[in-house]
Amino acid sequence: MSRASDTAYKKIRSFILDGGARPGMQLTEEQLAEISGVSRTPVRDAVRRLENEMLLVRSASKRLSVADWSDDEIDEMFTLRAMLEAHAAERAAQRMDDENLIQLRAINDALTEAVNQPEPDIATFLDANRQFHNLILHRAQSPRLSKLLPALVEQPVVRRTANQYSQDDLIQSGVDHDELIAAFAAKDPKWARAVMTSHIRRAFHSFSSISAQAAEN
Amino acid sequence: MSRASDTAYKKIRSFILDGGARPGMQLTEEQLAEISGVSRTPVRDAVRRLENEMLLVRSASKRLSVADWSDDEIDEMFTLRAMLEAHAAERAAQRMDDENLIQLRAINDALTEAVNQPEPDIATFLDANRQFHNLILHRAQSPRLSKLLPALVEQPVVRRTANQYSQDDLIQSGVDHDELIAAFAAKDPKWARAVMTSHIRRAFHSFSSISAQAAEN
DNA sequence: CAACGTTCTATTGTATACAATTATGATCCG
DNA sequence: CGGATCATAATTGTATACAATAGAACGTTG
Repeated sequence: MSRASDTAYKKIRSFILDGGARPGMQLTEEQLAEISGVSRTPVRDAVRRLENEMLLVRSASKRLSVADWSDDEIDEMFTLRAMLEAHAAERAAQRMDDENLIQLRAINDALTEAVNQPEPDIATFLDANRQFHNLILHRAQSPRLSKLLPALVEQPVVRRTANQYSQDDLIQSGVDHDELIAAFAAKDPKWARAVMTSHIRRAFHSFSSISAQAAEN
Repeated sequence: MSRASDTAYKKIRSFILDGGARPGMQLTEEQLAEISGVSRTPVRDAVRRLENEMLLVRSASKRLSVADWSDDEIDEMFTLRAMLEAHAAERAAQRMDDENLIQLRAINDALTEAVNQPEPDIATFLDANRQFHNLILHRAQSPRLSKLLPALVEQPVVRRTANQYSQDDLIQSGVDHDELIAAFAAKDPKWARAVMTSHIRRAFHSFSSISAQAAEN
């Protein structure tokens, strides 16, 4: 992507994800242009992309706002994500080579180390987690999956609750990943699919209980 | 959507789908602007949308071309579409009311009538078929599904081969739809899912054999 | 004072000019 | 003749000015 529209995309994205904007909040293109330091033209470009990822939504009157999803919709999102990531894992298991396995192990070692500390390193966890899933998606070698999945991951909710996951949850993620690697090494697509499904659905339920807790306060 | 960018979208889309452009053909924004009779700005907007539907693709050097997918990729597309449409049918089965059932029957009656003629009316078939699937998608009530699925249906290939489907294939579509309606009426999500899966996969194999035939010539 | 209509303002949409980038083709040298 | 290098042309990217549209504020009138 081009320079200005790319920086706009990144700045707006992190503005949303890092809590600069509350869900439901209205935004104007001009505000976003000011935030990203470019003109409205590339901003509109970036906004289109973010609309596709469903981080931004357009009201009936073309006004922009930060996405704000109901519990049911988030439930549905996790279900779809589990379907698609499981499918990606299944395909990846048939296409994974030794080099990829080494990379996956390295990434997950970093992840495991980051969370097995008195004070877990969330940023490193998130980054390693993203790398791990991206590598699998890449090995799935499906342009369409690569297009569809990003619209489901990293909704605002994900980032916003990440530092509320318990250390046990984070450690379990690393364990899930280890089993995924084993399934890939065994070249067993069905195993990979099952582990991935379980992995995402576990994340969903961790997320739900955190949300429920937050709702009580 | 706005006027100019909307007309650009429609014109470019039908330009591609109705055979004005061959798969793989390169296009410039200026050409498209001329075709749609508006300036490049709204064209770029329309192009973004078509990129999301994966009717247009951008090369590494930002140049536009009409999508051209390999057999493997089309296979993968049908697999994903079957997954998502089956999921939509399952959800729809839980949310369908009597009014919707009446509408579905009316749509499918029109479809059936269109194909049960000496010379099947393809245009009417395509339109009724689209309406039928759209209504189900709408009843699934999942914003994300509504966003994801359109990127999978109506790839160039679909439209280009539609008038090559045999009359038996077209008639069978109507029969599949009837069984879907029965599943909806029975409020049986699993049944609906199974029928939809079978429906899409049948379409896939009909498509494959047509393609194979075409490749021989 | 409620409901309606009218102006005014804010916001998004479009066109155009120009900048940056990428492909193309010519030229030179080995 | 093959390949690298540079100039030129084609194409995409960005900024800005203006047009169209939606929203808000205000006043008028029954």
